[in-house]
Amino acid sequence: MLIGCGLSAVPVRVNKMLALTKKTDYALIALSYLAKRVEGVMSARELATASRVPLPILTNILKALARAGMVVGERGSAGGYCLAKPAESISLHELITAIEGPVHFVQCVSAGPDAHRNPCELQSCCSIRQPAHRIHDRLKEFLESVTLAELVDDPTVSVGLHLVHREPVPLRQTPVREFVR
Amino acid sequence: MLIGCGLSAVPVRVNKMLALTKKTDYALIALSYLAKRVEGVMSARELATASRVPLPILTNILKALARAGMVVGERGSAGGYCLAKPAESISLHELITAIEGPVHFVQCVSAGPDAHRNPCELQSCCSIRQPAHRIHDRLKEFLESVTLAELVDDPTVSVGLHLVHREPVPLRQTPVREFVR
DNA sequence: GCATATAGCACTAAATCGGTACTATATCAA
DNA sequence: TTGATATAGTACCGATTTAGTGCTATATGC
Repeated sequence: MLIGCGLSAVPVRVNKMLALTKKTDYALIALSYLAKRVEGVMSARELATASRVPLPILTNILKALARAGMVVGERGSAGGYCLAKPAESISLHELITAIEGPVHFVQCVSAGPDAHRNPCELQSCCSIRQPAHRIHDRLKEFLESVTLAELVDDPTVSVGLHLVHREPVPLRQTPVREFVR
Repeated sequence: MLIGCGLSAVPVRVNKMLALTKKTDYALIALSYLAKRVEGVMSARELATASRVPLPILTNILKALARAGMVVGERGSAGGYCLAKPAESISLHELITAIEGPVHFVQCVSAGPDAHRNPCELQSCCSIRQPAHRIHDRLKEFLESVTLAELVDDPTVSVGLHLVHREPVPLRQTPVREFVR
């Protein structure tokens, strides 16, 4: 979100601050399949047939995930993809950043560690800057608290919609291969 | 998010499940100005000059907010807008729903109270359906927990970026006019 | 009755997204 | 060495969506 910081004379580059689109959706599905795979790699083709995500799109997404360091791709005839780290360490925030771009709630928050040195020009008339920063932090915290492990954690019981509310269930440690490389 | 539910043969209508765009940004700014105005109404023109949001766009946004029941518009030469309810009761979730459309994390969650009667066709192969529902609920909860009051709550002290972390500060009750009508 | 305000459309130009295609490179096996 | 198969990277296009504009109707106050 720009929150009054994008109203200056100079045109702003960032229009979208947070989005969950089909792409992120596909990515989550692919990651969930990789998380369930306890050993070895899974090729994009395998993943596509298993998840029913169109192969060409899936390959693009996997490339992006690899670039972001969330999965590791191995080339060659026996190649494929596997998670680059345990599912507990892969957050929704990381995924959105990789697929959709960096998450902003306020634009002033965005660029690098010295962003506070270069706040928006409209600071004087942007009276909600500070609270917006706090909300941004809360949003980021939330997105970081949602992990892939949580998504793969399948109850397998209680198919009905009674609100079991199994919130405090400790996250199961998914068996993960060694991350050599 | 569709989470595997949009891969059936029939084309899916919903591509975007959550977005924060410039429009929501503008809306938040406008709402914050209205929240600070303790009495009377504020015309779109006034709001535009104060917030420096382009007037034509602002009018569109205010109309949408009025339709959603978040602000009340009064016509006539002395007309204008005011909040339809206390700032504490206006959540980010409500705002996003009004401006961007309904928030989905899973599509199965969406349509009405009997949505559980009509789950996605791919349920059998959509193994992350249940966890996705839980995450959807958490996301909704979070967005509902962020209120306009929080955004207007101006520290006015400590302009620097030291992390005061005034999280547990009780929300100040903004003085609100009577909501006759 | 006139000025001014919101309400509700319908419309356009530009940005974005979903999806495709092509080339380069790495690995394994015959 | 060669061929098959896999990922890596990037450029591209069509369809959708978004930001922004314009017009008409209606309500209010002087």
